[in-house]
Amino acid sequence: MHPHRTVGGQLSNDDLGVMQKIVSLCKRRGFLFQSSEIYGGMNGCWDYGPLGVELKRNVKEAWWADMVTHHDDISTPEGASEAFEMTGLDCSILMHPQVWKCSGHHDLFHDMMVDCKESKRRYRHDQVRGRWALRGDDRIFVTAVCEPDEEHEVLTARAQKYFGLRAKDRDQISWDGVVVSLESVSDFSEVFGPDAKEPGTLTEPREFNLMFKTHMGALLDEASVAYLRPETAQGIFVNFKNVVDSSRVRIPFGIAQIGKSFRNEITPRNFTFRVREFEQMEVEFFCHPDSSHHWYGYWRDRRMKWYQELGLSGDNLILREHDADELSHYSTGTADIEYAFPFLPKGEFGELEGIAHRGDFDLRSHMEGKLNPASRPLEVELGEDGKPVHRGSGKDLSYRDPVTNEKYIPHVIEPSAGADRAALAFLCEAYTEDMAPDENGKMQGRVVLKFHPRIAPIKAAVFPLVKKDGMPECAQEIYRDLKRDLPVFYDNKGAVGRRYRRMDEAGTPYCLTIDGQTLEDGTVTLRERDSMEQTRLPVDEAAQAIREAVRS
RNA sequence: GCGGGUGUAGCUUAGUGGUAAAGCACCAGCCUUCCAAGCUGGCUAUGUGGGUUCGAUUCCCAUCACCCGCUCCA
Repeated sequence: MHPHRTVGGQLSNDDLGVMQKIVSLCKRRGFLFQSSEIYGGMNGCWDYGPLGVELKRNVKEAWWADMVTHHDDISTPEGASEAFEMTGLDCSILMHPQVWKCSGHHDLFHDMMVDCKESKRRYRHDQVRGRWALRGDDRIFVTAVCEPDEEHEVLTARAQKYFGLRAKDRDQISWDGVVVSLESVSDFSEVFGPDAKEPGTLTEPREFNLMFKTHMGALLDEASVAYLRPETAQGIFVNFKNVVDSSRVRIPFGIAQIGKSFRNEITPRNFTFRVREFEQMEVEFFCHPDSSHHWYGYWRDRRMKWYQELGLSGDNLILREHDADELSHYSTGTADIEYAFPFLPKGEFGELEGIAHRGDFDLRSHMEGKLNPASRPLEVELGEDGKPVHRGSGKDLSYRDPVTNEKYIPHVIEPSAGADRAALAFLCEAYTEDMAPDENGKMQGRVVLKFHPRIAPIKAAVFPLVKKDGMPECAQEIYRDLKRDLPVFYDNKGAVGRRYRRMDEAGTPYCLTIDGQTLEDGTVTLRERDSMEQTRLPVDEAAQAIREAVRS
């Protein structure tokens, strides 16, 4: 999950300004607040206000409806080779610690890091490699972080630099032992850092724990350590057998889950884009290995279309296939759906969703023990004692096809979306400044959030044109009726034009205005947010038009 | 984690070692028959904690948060 630099670029003042305006609007209108603000805030945490919670709920509900509840499992969807089932799950955030060992998160997220006090660089402790170099009585552990094939050359150059030798005098350097990890060195004063000018600039290794650690039970000891999940996906994998055994689903099928996840990001940044507590919307789609490539393409295209249909239809949204060198060894394809957030420099995109072909890595890891992702074919990662580094569950997570009787471990396609990032992208895309006439016909600036009606926090507002002659009573009646199945808002304060503008800023797609004529013939004016056009029609038709727009 | 910047009302800004200013927004009322700015009145602020000082929003230190650049981002 990282902004992808396609064209290096600077953030223009314009973009900065737009983002600041969006952040400001979010606070002013109640979309997003800094977490714990009255106590000075909490780094990387944000709260959704009254409008924000509706927006995010709508994003999640649209996703759940489109992926699960509205999914047609009888006919073959467009672009798919056959019909398939979709089902849901809601796992606990706290899971058995072994889950994270076998998933790979434990090893990947527990890095010992060393910092260079001089170059201000930070290195993975185990990735800094070096060799003891000698010249006369002078002995130093020279280090480098580089590709293995250039290791000797780089280390020699570093040793030469340390000893202050010319290139032709390189043969004065002698080596003590082979190239080893920095982990084998205890006295860092004898270490010449990869980018340092003098020895002894590296700090003692410090643990970077990207998973949130907690304790199960009141007793705080090592045996009680548990982790807040860093992703929702593993809950699906460890429940694969439960779902198959309990729901009569047949492969191919998908399991969807929406839920909070936690990562101790080193640098939370960019509003709600990179945060420590976030919400994911993930599908694990299980299929036969022979058709996995087809399903990967299907999900990649389908997920792209989902964002487009909800309003991210322009050039700000891209689908980016990972290059071969970006792929995990076991993956035959990964694509990111990325959005050109205004806080990113021109030409850069931030990830909204990753669609990954994960092969059988996850299910096999939970069966056999953590697989070595670099092995091919995949093999269980073994420690120096020849035993698995992390033992699996030992449970059989393979699938027996009830028709062909074939038994196999399914392959998995994983479309993994960020709910907060999607909400933020919709917010950024919706933010528009245009001009609108005031009561004298003079053009004035207008701020409008052009949300798709489906995700707009408020679907419609109901206004009495003026606060007299029975209009409020009539409007309230209409309001109460609409409120039974639509999130609507009633307002009778001030000039009607001002009320329209307030609703524009909240992204409300429709306003119904009740005037004198309503009392006579039951018609209202329906005012559309983006065009500001007004149509007079019977109240039932107006309500129906709103419902249809919200359903579309 | 490093470096730079910022922090005054809900928002946008002003200003000062000695009573903190304004616009917008908001609230109450009046006026208003379709696109913000008519009238009257009202509410609300120096991120937090120390220090210097008779007195600190201003100067200093620390801390927190946000922004920018590194770093990190399975």
